[in-house]
Amino acid sequence: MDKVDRILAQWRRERPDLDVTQMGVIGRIGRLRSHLSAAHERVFKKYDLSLASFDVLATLRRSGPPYALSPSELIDWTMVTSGTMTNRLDRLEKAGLITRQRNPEDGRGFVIALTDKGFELIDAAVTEHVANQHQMLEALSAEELEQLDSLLRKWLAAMNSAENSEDS
Amino acid sequence: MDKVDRILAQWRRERPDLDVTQMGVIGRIGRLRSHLSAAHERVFKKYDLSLASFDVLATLRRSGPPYALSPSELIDWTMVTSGTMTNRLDRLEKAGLITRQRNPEDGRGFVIALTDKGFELIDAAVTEHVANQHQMLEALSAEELEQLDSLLRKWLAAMNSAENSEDS
DNA sequence: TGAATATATCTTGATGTCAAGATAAATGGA
DNA sequence: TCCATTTATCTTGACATCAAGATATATTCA
Repeated sequence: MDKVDRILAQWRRERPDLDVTQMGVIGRIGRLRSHLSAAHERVFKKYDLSLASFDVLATLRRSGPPYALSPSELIDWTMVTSGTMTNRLDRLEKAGLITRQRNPEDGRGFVIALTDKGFELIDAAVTEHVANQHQMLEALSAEELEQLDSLLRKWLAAMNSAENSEDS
Repeated sequence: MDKVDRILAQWRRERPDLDVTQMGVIGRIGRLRSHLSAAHERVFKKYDLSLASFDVLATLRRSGPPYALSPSELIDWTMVTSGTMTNRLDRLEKAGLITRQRNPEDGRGFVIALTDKGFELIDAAVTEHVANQHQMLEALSAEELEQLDSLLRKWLAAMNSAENSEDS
């Protein structure tokens, strides 16, 4: 009987006309996300990073040499708006972790690249980040992990296609 | 091969020394949460509510008669900081959805109560909210839903106890 | 009783986010 | 060629959130 269960019990008492079966799963996803973010941020802080800045640096790092992408490509990967990305890049540029140069092939665009300092920082941070993620999932066996991944993958695929069919 | 898989593939190419097995599950949790929040907000907007205000009103509503709690109790249920709760209550009070009166039994505290308008609004909103949640999980069978719930519950319990043992 | 401590809530300042609109450059057709 | 449209990015303004500190009241215990 965790907090989510108590919430469901309250709804069943107050609104017996509602079927709150799915609320449990959805509520647990949200609470898990909070815990995961908090745990992630504890590591990020050691490197003077936020989730926002880690997200950008990691995207550049894993894109491979020359560790450079356009703001638009970064927006696609990170799923934030252009205004948010501008703000993130401003901070990272000020911190000396990225450079922002006009794209010589497209006057509208920019090229965002990791500096040496940015590369070293994100490489160290991601190493600890991955170790941290291992710890977070210690409670589940390899089998359970795979089961969970497959269920989440199926659900996510369905949500993605619902989202897309909505646009039309 | 969804976006999360592509991220893992990039890391495996760039940092073959890291084992990113758990990153998939964690990444999918995050992406799912984004989708779920967006879908929730579409319903909330119809009632001129945000996730923040829905959260508070729903907590009051399901607490049962007299639909009144202290700010501290609301903080416990919603897991936000006191500053955030003050801000939420300010808006809800201005909108006429709650009242905020001094607690006659404890001069430091307040009693936050649903107004009639607040009660009617949250009752209508939660009905549609629950129907919306059913739709979001249509892709999974009852069996899969139960499996997923049980895995999430186990993981969440582990994260909760990790959190608590950290305090010491 | 009084002082020290704890509790409840609010205030302040910094971040981070989005939606909508502005600006500038590129592109596609007439 | 040149105008209309599209694309890439930045700007602005409104919120929401947190951490840290302020304030007022309660409680504890010497």
